[in-house]
Amino acid sequence: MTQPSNDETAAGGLAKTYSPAEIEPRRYAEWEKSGVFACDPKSSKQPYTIMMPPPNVTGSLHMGHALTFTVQDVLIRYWRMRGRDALWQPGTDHAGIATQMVVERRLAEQGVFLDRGGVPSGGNKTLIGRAKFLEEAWKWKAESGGTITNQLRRLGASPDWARERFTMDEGLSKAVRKVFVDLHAQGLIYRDKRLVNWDPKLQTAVSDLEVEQREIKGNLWHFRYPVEGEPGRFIVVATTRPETMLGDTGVAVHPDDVRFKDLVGKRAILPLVGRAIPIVADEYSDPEKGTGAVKMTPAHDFNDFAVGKRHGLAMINVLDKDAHITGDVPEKYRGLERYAARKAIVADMEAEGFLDKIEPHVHTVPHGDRSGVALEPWLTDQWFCDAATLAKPAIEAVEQGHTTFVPKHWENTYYEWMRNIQPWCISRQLWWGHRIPAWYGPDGHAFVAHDEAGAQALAKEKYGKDVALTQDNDVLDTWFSSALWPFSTLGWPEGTPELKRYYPGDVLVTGFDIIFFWVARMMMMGIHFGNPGKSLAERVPFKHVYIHALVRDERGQKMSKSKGNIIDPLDIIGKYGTDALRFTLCALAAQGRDIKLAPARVEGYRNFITKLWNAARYARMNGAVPVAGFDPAKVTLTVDKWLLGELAKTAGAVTAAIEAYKFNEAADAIYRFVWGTFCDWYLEFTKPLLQQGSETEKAEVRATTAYAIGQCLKLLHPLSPYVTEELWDTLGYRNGTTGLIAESWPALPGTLGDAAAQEEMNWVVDAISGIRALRAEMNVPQASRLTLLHRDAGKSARDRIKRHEGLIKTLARVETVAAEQGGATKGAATFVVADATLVLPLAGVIDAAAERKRIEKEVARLASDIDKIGRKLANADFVAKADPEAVEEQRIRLADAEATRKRLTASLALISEI
RNA sequence: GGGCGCUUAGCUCAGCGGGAGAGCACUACCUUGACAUGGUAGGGGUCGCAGGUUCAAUCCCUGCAGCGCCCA
Repeated sequence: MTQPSNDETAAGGLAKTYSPAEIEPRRYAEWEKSGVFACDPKSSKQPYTIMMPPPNVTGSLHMGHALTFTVQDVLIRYWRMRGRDALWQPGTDHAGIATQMVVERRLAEQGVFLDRGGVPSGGNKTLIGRAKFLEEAWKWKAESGGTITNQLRRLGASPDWARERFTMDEGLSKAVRKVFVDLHAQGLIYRDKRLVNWDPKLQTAVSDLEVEQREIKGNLWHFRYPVEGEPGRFIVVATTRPETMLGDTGVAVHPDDVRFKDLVGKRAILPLVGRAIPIVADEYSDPEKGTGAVKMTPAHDFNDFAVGKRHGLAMINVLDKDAHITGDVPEKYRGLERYAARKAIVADMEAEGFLDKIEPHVHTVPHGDRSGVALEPWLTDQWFCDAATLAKPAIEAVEQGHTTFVPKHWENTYYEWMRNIQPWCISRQLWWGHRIPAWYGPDGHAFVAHDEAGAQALAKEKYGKDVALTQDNDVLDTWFSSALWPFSTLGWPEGTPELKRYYPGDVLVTGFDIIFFWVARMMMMGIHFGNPGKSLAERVPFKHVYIHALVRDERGQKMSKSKGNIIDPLDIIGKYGTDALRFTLCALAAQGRDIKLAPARVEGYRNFITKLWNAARYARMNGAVPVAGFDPAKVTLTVDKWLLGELAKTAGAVTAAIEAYKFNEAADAIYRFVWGTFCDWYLEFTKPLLQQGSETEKAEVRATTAYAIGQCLKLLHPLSPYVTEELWDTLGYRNGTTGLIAESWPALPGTLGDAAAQEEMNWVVDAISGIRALRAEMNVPQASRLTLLHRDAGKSARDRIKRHEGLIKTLARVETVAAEQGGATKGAATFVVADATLVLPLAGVIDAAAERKRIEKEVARLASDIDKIGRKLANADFVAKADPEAVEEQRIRLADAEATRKRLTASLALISEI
């Protein structure tokens, strides 16, 4: 005979376990369709705004996304329930270099290459131009652009999808052009020939932030440069980059370095080239490093560039955009790749006797964070943004507290970078992105305008006639458009109602690795453009910046493809459900610490979801359905008063935690209440009442149970939206069509806490736990029903026993409860609860020696406590200086410990009679 | 070199001036009409080290050691 193991009928349609895979898509579709994600610009409610940091349009969801979007969704769902008009602005970023690389790679697989150099030789290949490439890139965007937004839906994210934006949308592109034109007009964007970080593989300039310093084991080559006019005399320079010597235009020594004092002002003859180059004194040269003399290549090194400027040294460019030797250099090196050139030059220097020695040397070499190749400082014409000027108010805004970081210490990182900010190179030699709105006349003069017609007008003004203009080939750094996101998505530069209503946003949620890239730049641009004419407090793009942790693997390693330690959030969702993943991420999101994620943690919290599910299922089986008009302040049963008091405390804790961005505390509070209080105790306490209680009692218990579950669903909803919405609906809490997502946040009266009820139920918990512990320790079989006696019980203990006898009997498996009669019971185990000694007659089961030992151990522990507390109270300084409440607390602890010891000592004296 | 953070049970981590906590793992017992994705009980920690402040320090301060990250 087979029994249905999953009796859905008895459980009112609820299966034994929660099945996320069935329920999640259905619930999400319902929410999205209902329009509940949308903000309402016409609403009279106070707005709450989060600008979603737009993920890469061609990317896919990783664990870092899962965390950051879970946190944002928790906040949005919470504030929506709090009655705010919530706008979570979604969208995606065109991610210039990353996307261009992907598209180029896909094209290369088909033998298609971009007609801008770097085409491999041989084989069949097709060259395509800009227009064709962009067509391919948009195709790829159309194909893969929905991936991440669909994955966000699986995560349960509830942004206002109807307002989704893409950084290359017409509206956002218009904002980009306007900002460029305006900043240019204000002199804050300019074109300049400067050294930039050049990526020879990607063939573009990159910003300082896209440079990754890597430690490389290299050499320090010591070269002898002959001193002009002093045959036989040399100055020895040390270099890590021999190939750049072709572009040397000087040698620098420290002004105080006596070794070279007489050489300053003289010239050295550059070997292999024959050029005479000045020897200059500059403090940049460190006498301790190398030989104390440094060769100067101002066109290929940032430090040398600065020295060169100070001393008027020439700048000779010897590398092309592929990092091959070029220009005015000896014929034999021309066209050599940089490392081949290095080899050749070292060999030639040695052959001609100019190589002094080679020392192994570890040094840091800048690499492109995308391409992974060594970058070249390279002299080119680029567009720059005067970041230092824009940074000033952005620094002030944080100093004055208009924008605050959580945790606070990240403000230091922000200040550190903002106060030392360098001109921001905003042009990129790419095709995918916002093309720079600058057009050049025949003489190379740049006309910056919103469009070509505007540039033509400017040109006509200058030249007095129409001329042919060519647009700048470059595009803008992706972060340039991202920086505008907090206002460009709201319709800026139009003065839309949305812009008025939702700017500035309430909080920006992101990882610390994005502070420089994005937070800083949004601050600069937001303050400059977002709310002109208003106070600084109203111009900042957001009031809070919540910086969350990085998600690492369980060993604390950064997740990466090459390490093979990636945990895919979609795998986790498939296995444990979205709610479990979200709850886990919140539970682990303690401020100031990285998250080490192990699948076992998710499993544990999945079990929590199951626990809640089954509690709800049980409630339903017992007819606990929501009662309209239920007033939690009017319950009469002690157990209900106690439960609702604990619930009110929990609601307060969850609320405070979310508002303080302490998501782990919110998760902890709800977990402890649902499992540790509601399931472990309340449901067990009320089972006897539901079976044997009066109809009035049953009704109150059912109503209270249903009410408590409903409140828990609300409290848990922001963290784990699916299971809560499903239960809210199936258990009959839903009224109307909106669902839990649109319900109001719990507002329990603070007066619900009843100190007497709490004390009483805690006493019952202690009594039951004590009996269970003794049973386990004495190996009393589960099935055997014991007798419980109480000895020397005071009135309060007797009252409690009387009131909760049924509970004690059921939960501790006790047959009868009575006062001990006629002296000490022989063969009994004893323990102490407040105001009573509880006695379990276990004749035949109990081992007298073991029982004596157990109690002695307990007495010894108490003695040690009593001693410690006693000494503390005997200390006059403590009594005089400590907080009176602290002193009182210690007095109570001492009295309790002494009372317990007295009872146990009495028990001990009776054990001999066992 | 500068800055930030971390060091608490076997593991992952909360706590943070007055009684050392959670989850997982482990041990024993239990298929009891919500739940074995469960229940009950239990073992396990000189809170990195050394000073200082304080009536009182895991918690505050200083130094040291180790680990991690950012910047140069």
